[in-house]
Amino acid sequence: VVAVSRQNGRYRYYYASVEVAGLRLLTRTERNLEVVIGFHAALVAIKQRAALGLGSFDARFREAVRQVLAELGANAEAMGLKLKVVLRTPAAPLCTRSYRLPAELEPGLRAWRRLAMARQALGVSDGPSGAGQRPAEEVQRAWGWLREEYLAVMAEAGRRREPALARLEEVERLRQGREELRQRRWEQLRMQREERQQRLPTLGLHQRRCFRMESGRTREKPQGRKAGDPRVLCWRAEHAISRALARWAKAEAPGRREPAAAVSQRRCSGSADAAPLLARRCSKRRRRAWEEAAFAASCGRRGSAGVASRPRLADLRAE
DNA sequence: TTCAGGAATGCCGCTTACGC
DNA sequence: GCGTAAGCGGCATTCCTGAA
Repeated sequence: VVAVSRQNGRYRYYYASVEVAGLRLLTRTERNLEVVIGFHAALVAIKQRAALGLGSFDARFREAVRQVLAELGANAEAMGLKLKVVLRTPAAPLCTRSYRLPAELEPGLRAWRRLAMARQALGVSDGPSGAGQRPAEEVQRAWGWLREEYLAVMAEAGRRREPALARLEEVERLRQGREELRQRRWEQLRMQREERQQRLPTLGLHQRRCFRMESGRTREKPQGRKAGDPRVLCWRAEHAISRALARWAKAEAPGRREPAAAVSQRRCSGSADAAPLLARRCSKRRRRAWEEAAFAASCGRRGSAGVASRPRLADLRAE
């Protein structure tokens, strides 16, 4: 449900919107929030039904609209229900005009089918490892098809050709820029891989570790000590703490994405504290590392019992 | 009040590096 | 050799805003 404010909140409207498989469903705007929440419930029901079941998507969508409106006793015209096709291209989205329901449901779905097929031909890029593997002529041909379909759909919908053409050209410029960037990144990665492959096989174990240290990803381990040696234990604990802190700092950095594990943890319990997450979800090996980290962290404050409890991450950080 | 479309956000899959 | 974390790009979805 989207709130639209105008003139510093003097006017406030609401409307509901959901998107499913490249179709955006919208309702009319309305000042009464309760009414729009009702609209939204209907849209969500349509979306859920259209996503499930057998048969083609457009058939399921058509049926979902009919069923949900009938069950809720709602009227598409009264809701101001409309759909528009939002075409996700590898550069930027392309939108069609809105098609009013129920009168323009079929033209809307026809436009969606045509554009979806052309979009499929354009394909999905495969990331760095797959970049550059698709011939440029093939991509150009697919883009040409998508371009023609978009212009045809907009013309059929009664839109002028010039604005559509201008938007297509803008998207094409963005696409070319991104493609060049992707090619450059892929080339850099390829060169890095080649360099590693040339260096590593000729090195001994010690030299390989030194090579990793050069890249700043490992810390020096006390040499010539057995696994149970207190210095080795301290090194491992210190290492575990610094890794945990590095992850924590990254997670807290502005603009950084929340780690997947923290997301699942939040979903499970609503808490963002990493300690119970690790206690419950991590492997035995990782749990052991945590026990060691806890041991190290509690070195300076072990009481008479001499047993370290698993520390909270905030405590570890303070330590 | 509506339309059109750009920006922001989060999820997913893949690859790579590292530690055990 | 295996498990794990992180980086990265693509995509779907939602949010937001300027213009008409």
